[in-house]
Amino acid sequence: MDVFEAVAEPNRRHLLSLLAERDRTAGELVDSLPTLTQPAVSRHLRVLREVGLVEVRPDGQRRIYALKPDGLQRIDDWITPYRRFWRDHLAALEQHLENR
Amino acid sequence: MDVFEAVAEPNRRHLLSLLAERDRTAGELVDSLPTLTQPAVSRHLRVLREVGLVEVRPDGQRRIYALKPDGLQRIDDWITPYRRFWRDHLAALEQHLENR
DNA sequence: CGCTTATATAATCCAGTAGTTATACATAAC
DNA sequence: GTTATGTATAACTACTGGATTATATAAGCG
Repeated sequence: MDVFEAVAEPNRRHLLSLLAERDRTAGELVDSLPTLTQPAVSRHLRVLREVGLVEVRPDGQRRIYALKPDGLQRIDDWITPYRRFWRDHLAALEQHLENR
Repeated sequence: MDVFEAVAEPNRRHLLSLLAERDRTAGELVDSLPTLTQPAVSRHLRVLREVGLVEVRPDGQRRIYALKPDGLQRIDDWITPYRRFWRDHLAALEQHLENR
């Protein structure tokens, strides 16, 4: 699984947003997704780990998950050339509105 | 299917990159993905259409596909808050290197 | 009008993913 | 040491997505 597939899953995006606020233990994350069972969340975390979006450090019997800084950069790099398209489009639209 | 799932598929990202260069007919796109059959490409194009990443205009019996300017903006909007993370990380790294 | 070309849809198959329950494994606590 | 807690893995199931072949639809062309 690559980083694109990883973030395609809504629950995983939710996990990322929680970790963007602050580091959390696996248990806290499980509690934050009440529609899923503990093993389900654990597997999602494993996926996020494997594609480099999060990292774990042990704290006794807990596992503390943290967002990995540059994990999403691959997606950002990919999107960069396309950004030009909607920027140009927006510029053209403004131009159009100005000239009315 | 949402835009995240749409771009999670490598062949669809390939199609988008081709359309970023210039508009193309369905047939040209089919020829550009020799590992896939014509119906397979057609379905990918349908997906890209349905999530608003491309648009089609008929030209006689041909269909001309074009990148839709703002289709990827939803992904860009999503990634924006995270961008802060690797920017901060990079800044901290530079700081560290300076102070050596 | 047939016949070909361009594209989309239908039917079907297979593989992979996300979910579940059950269980293993470690650390903590008594 | 036994029990409880926190987390991960195993085994299994169900669904979905991407592929294929066959077919439909529609526009060019002789």
